[in-house]
Amino acid sequence: MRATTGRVTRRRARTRANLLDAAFAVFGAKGFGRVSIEEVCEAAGYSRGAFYSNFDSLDELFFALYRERADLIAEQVSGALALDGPDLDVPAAVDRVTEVLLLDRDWLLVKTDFLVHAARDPAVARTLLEHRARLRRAIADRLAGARGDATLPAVLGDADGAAHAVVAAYDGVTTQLLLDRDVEHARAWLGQLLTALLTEGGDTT
Amino acid sequence: MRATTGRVTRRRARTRANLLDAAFAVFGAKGFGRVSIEEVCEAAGYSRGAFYSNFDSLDELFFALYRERADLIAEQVSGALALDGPDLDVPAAVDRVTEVLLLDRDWLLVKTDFLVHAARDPAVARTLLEHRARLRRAIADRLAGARGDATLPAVLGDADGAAHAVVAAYDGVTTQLLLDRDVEHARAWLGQLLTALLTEGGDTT
DNA sequence: TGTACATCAGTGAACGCGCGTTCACTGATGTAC
DNA sequence: TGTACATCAGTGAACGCGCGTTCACTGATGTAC
Repeated sequence: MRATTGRVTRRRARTRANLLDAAFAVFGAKGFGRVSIEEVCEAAGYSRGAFYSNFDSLDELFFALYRERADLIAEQVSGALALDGPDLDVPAAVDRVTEVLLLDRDWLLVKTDFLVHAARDPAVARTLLEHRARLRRAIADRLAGARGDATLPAVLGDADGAAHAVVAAYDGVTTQLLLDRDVEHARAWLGQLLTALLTEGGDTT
Repeated sequence: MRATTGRVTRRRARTRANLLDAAFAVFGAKGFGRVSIEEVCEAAGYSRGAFYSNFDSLDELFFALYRERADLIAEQVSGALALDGPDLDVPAAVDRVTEVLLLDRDWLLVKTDFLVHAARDPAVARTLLEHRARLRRAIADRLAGARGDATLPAVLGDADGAAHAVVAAYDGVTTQLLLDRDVEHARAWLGQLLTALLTEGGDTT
């Protein structure tokens, strides 16, 4: 990577994007630990020099890749939550959100690779925790704003507690999905869990 | 690894165990993807030849390591579930189980490494799914045997559904724990989620 | 219990490959006139 | 809009290291008497 200079030529931006896209595919297919710089370059159609012109290390590329995609997902989730009017239609919102969250297997794989990476590096963990906190905040705000905490099951505590539980359910279902590859089942199940968590008594329709 | 021959000398068994123990520590510390055969041997105090005398590849060692530890955990969970008499004391059992499941950070790390490995290899995934199924069965049997499904929240379906939810909660809490390293919080939270899941209305004491 | 022998388990040197990293070079891109 | 020039971005050959893998050898272990 270059030292400073704000200017970035189009060519450079394109190359960087191509490398990131190729890396996403390769990481998804083989896992971060089994991928070489060489493979990423080959998949993207560049020489290794191009890689070093844009990144310092595979780790750095991986980190950039995660940030980019995580921001994308966060936006989509926010979008899915905002669709109703001021009154939140829980089952409908849950459907839309599970749709977004479980859409892309490669993303789940890369995200999990990133988790094991972050679990061993506190600085990286902080970034991931912040991203998760952003997601939770969006959820908690939507829950609290739309109807107050009154109708949430008492065990979860406030909207914040409910948001934590939502994320935990998502993580748990993701684990199972990575193994059995049954997206339809995962989506239905996550929807059921979330609806149950968010509506007293667990309205299962 | 040798071809057949049932006989295993003590020396051989000891070496194998030493390699597995050292590998567990090294995998926990650095992650499967960042560990070389050389490092494992060095940590165990053997030459690389010793490794090849006992295993074909790091993958094979990793697999053996996972099986060994997973069986250990499964036994401990069964033990923790069986402690009460015929009447299951849910909160107490939940306490004992969360204790076992969240005890060892290295195990959580290795398990997650193994998950991303299994997620890309259907044959490996099958083994992991079977291990999870065994755990769920132990839980479901205990729930069903002790008191019937009557008192379980309806959303979860039968005891089997409840067991699925228990495992999902465990996986979800594990993810958060890997990032924030707050075992006490994770344990309390998992206990709360499980108690809520398993007792209608969610008895939080 | 001791000794002799056969087999086994682990040693460590040697080989070679994959790939990370560097760098002099060249074609691409952007800018000034 | 066109041309000339300067800078930039990516090339690809070269180097070398880490480490996977092999194998002839030797000390350890187990067995038979």
